[in-house]
Amino acid sequence: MGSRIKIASVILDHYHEKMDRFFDYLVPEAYLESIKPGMRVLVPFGKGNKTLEAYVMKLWDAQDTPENLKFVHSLIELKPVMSSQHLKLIHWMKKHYLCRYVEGIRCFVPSGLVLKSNRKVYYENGVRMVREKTSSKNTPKKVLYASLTKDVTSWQELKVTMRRAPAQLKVLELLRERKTLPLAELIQLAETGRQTVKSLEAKKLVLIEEKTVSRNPFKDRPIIPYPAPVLTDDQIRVWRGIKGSLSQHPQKPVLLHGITGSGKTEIYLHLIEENLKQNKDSIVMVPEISLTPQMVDRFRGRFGETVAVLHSHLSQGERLDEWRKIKDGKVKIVIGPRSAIFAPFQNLGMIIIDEVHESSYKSEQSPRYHALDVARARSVFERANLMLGSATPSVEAYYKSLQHEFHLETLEKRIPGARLPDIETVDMRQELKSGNVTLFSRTLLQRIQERLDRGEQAILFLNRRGYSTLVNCFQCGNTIKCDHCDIPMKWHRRDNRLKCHFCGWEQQTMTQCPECQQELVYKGFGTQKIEETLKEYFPEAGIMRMDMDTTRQKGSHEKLLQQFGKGKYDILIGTQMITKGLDFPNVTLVGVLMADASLGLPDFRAAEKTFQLITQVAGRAGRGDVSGNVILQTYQPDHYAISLAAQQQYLAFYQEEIQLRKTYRYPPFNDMILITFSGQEEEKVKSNAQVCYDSFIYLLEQQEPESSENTVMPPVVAPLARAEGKYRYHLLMKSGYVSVSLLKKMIKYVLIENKGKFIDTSVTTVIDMNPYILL
DNA sequence: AGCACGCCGACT
DNA sequence: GTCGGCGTGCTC
Repeated sequence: MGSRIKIASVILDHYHEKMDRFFDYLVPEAYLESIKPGMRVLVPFGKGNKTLEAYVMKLWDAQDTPENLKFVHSLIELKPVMSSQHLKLIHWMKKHYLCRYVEGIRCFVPSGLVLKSNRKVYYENGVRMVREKTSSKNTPKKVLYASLTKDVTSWQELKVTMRRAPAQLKVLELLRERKTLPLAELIQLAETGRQTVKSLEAKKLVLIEEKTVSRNPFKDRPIIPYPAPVLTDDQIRVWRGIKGSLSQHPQKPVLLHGITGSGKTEIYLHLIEENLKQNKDSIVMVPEISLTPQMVDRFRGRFGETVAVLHSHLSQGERLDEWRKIKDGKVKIVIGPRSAIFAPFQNLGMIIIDEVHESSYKSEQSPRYHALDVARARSVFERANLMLGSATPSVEAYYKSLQHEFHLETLEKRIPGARLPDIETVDMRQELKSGNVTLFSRTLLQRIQERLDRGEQAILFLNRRGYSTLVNCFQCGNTIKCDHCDIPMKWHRRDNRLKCHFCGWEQQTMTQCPECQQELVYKGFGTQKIEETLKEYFPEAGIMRMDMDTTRQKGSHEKLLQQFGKGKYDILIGTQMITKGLDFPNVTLVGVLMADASLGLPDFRAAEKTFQLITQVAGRAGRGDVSGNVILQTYQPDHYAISLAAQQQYLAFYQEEIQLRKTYRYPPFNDMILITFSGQEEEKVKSNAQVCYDSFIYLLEQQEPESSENTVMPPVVAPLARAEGKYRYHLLMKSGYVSVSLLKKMIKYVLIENKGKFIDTSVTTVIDMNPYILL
């Protein structure tokens, strides 16, 4: 053994919560120079020395030979998959979200890279044998390409010598014209077989070589150059403000508050251009990439092939290809959803989060991170700039900018040619009083008719899906619920079945109430019902419906939007998904059918979400030369979220809302942690939640006797009491009286370090730091 | 999570 | 005696 004793502390790729700690291995002499932190290695583990994949987290020198250490088996590849800064972020995530190391690592390492362990067990002379074969399933896609060799010089000569081989000549002509072609395509174009090209290869006239190609998901989408327009005065003012802020130290994140249509994207493009000039990489995050194709086109139009687009519909292989392109420095800009924050750039200079208030930036799977928090940490570790944009900043973000934690810039004007729409509120209670029981106010119908007459388009927005929502018994008030999830079943008219939208359980429709045998009433309304009613009102109008049901197929979303954009339809009816990024100049009317629907949600962000939603939808009207109308139908016209959204008074709304947040101790003033307990046996789940609660109270009593009641809420049945056959209980904690770090310390002690002691192993616990969904 | 060890009860 | 049930504890 050599004189240097190097130890690698690794995290094993699979395994249990209890395995989520460093395991130390000796580094073999052969790897002393080549092993680096962030590398993937194979290590022997356990009694059977099973070969496992592991990540090198730390390398250190030991003073004397430690006992009982095994050797690292081998390196998986020559380069680390994570930089030391990426490892820092993983440590931060574990600390901040109380997640496991592997969960953080898996954010950075695409699952396609993880080796598939092929374990074959067989018997030889009655002895159990295990053969292990590790192989990566996802090698880059390779395609054969053909091109002319240097031997091809004189075409006149060739035409003579090849006169008895017309097929080969045709191949050569094609290659002369196109330089290089994929072999398959060449064969097809030349209308010949593989042999023709093979003979040419034998004659050394054609070169066939393997090329790795990217399974580019945007290959069929052309890049249309998008030159930089002249900035407006408003944009220039903001641009100068941002640049001034970015040149300061220490660096503050910038919040750009700009109403829809004020030209935020152009500011992003300018920032990235500056960043590119310094040869640095950029991450651009958008809420849902499939809803913002126009934005992607603009980035690709400006920066061409240096842009990688991470799409939520990418296959594992495609995702891996994009990851490799980023890692190998082949692209400098990444556009993607929240997971794009883990793009493996080494030289990150800029992170942009567009529409930063959107809830899609919050992950609902472990680790339940928020891309903004991760971006802030990453921007510090990697000294990158952070830029946030929103038309309706979250009150959290706006509060931070007023506290000078963020630098605030505001774009106040829409770019020329786009005016703010007139927003009209319709009190649906008045409609009811005057005998109109439909979903359409007389004002709205009249406005729709106007558009039809003028050949303009309208968008109607409803935050529901399916024909009918609930199935109610008129007599006893019973609602048909899912046997597994305890949430109401929804009637789907198309196949006349009841479906649970949470777990997918289906059952036949019934005519009688199972409780009282009376006849059931199928009522409620969704986009489908609206479509039908609308057809009755406007039989000649072209109506398009966009919701989960009509856009299930891959790519159908864009297809439908394109058709609407081309003017094939007069009215677009849709759910949530139509609120974002659409830019149709001919749309001059937007109707919000139940503006207050989202106010009823059991969520402290309900008002904020409603305000944001109305603002977003309203932004869809009047983006062309004609000014638009927005009709807000509501039963609560006086609610501050509705009335201030109608007046587009962001600041006034913020001031109302921030007061409530302070009074009720919600973010940004206090942090919340939600723990969900779930399991097969309800009693066990319930008692475990109670034990956890009692432990927290006991621990708090020791620390801060006054705080306990104001910090931990007693466990409650989760609003979604049963999901997928499991019972669920909630335990909510709020910081304020005690620090978040104390709360985390308690959770770590009760739920993680002593798992199995306080909490039964049959009960799963999920920790959600500052949750978005309280269901 | 796996896997081994170990401590009990019911069988050839 | 010994085979096998599963509870407990360790894995660098």
